[in-house]
Amino acid sequence: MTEPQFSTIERQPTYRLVYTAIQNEITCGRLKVGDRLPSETSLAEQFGVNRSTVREGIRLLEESGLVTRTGGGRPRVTLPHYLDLASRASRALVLHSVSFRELWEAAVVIEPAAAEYAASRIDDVHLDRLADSIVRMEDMVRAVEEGRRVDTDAFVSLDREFHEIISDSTGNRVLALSREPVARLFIPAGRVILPRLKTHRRVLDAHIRILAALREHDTALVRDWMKRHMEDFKRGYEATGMSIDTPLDAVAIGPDAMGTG
Amino acid sequence: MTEPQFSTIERQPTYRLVYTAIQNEITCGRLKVGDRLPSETSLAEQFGVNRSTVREGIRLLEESGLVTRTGGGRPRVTLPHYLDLASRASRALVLHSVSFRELWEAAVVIEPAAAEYAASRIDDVHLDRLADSIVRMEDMVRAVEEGRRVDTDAFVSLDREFHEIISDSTGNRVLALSREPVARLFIPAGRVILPRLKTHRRVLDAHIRILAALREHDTALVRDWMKRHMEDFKRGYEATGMSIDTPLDAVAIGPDAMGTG
DNA sequence: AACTGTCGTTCTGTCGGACAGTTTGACAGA
DNA sequence: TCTGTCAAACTGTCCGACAGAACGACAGTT
Repeated sequence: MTEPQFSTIERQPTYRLVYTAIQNEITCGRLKVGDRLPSETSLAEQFGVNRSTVREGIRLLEESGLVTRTGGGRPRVTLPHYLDLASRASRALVLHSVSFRELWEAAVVIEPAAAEYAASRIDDVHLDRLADSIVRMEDMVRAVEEGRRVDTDAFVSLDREFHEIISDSTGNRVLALSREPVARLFIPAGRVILPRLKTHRRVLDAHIRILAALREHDTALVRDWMKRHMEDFKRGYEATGMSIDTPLDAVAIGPDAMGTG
Repeated sequence: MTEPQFSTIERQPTYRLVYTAIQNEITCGRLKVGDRLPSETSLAEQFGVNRSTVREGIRLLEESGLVTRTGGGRPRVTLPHYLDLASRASRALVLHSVSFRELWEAAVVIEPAAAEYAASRIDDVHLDRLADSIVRMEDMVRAVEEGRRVDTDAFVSLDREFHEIISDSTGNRVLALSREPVARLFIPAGRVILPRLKTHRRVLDAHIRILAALREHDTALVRDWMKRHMEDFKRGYEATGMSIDTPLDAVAIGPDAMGTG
């Protein structure tokens, strides 16, 4: 029973060593963002390995977001951006069969907080962008109310855009990173709710009130409206008859929220 | 000026097509978690491409966390886990030079919220684990107060463990995912503060109070203490003389918070 | 001066083949 | 039930090769 606990001995394959080596060059700043990676042949010579091995290492870098190939050309060193990370995060969450409840609980915490931070800092540029987003949404709502068919996806994107602008105007990238995967998973939920319940007007009204409060820099009010907005969303989800405890289904969600990069 | 806007035409290289093809098999459930991937030769035949190409595709899968090679053997299908994603997220944040302020602002939102959710759901198992964590921390605090040298890293890990257990007992994986990168970046900050200010006792006291409130399932009280605990942390950081607006430095942070997988 | 076409170089993407070392799985022995 | 043996299958790594694309320089055109 009391067998001595050996830590698993790890033999890293060469391509992985190449990966970490180059990665270190980047995180230590010797390879700067925007630089092009040395040619594969040159790297192969420097490391004393075969070019194929180098390539496999570069694929790891590529997927980790530290390197991007510019349209088939030589790869450049880049900073992994939120979007890439978030798409993978949301994919992971779906694969782990998280429920709408988990998703919503996170959102009802993060989203009002972001809005509150935004209220104290938002500038005119962002306010204008929000106003613009609302104008476009108004058009769509009117269309819906006149019985015309509107593109649900477009409406959802508009909703997402509004929240994104708010998140952006917090100037807080850590919070933005936390928020992003949640926001992505809300998309498919919105796609289900809107066409069934025609909640377009409610969404628009909430946005209008939030913007008004943001203009006043009234942190408490902004927070409050955003929270209501989120609670509304949950009520909508429940009203469709779906249980909030069933896992979000990968099939229903589709590829765009999962994003492959 | 009004040139027609063409969307950039994307030609995916073959290895990337292989990647998405296999990825789809996984997300659609045709390749289940725990399954071994077909052999590279077999995949090469099925796709009608060379084995090298398949390998590069597999490297992408590997780094995306959908596939893990079990100690040099045949790779298995796995679910990407929070840890892997979080390490990449925190690395990205550091590379983007986020400030302690951004980090803290996110933490002061997420951490108390997690604690609040935990308060209403935590079970005896988690309560015991928290108690155990506190006992061990008590030992270390006593050691510090007796002037003995203690391992700062060990103390920080213990702190982290406490918060991790709380996060775990929320049963909310979305929130856990949002929390994780933030928690990771707090590690280096803690490593700086503790040895300079000897705040060990304060940390311990906060944990004790939080646990007591959790035992009572007093959501408001838990939330409150956790918030104070976070504010304390910020005060500590400021007391070291460091500006909360200077970017967290990759060098000072070291590799363990960045994690390479 | 700014745009367009040409051309040679360099490098990536893909392919084929090859081989050592390991892991796997089955089978026999204690 | 545990241990030792063995062949097959497969991964990790290497070598060599070639088409097509991007790059950069340079000349030609308006």
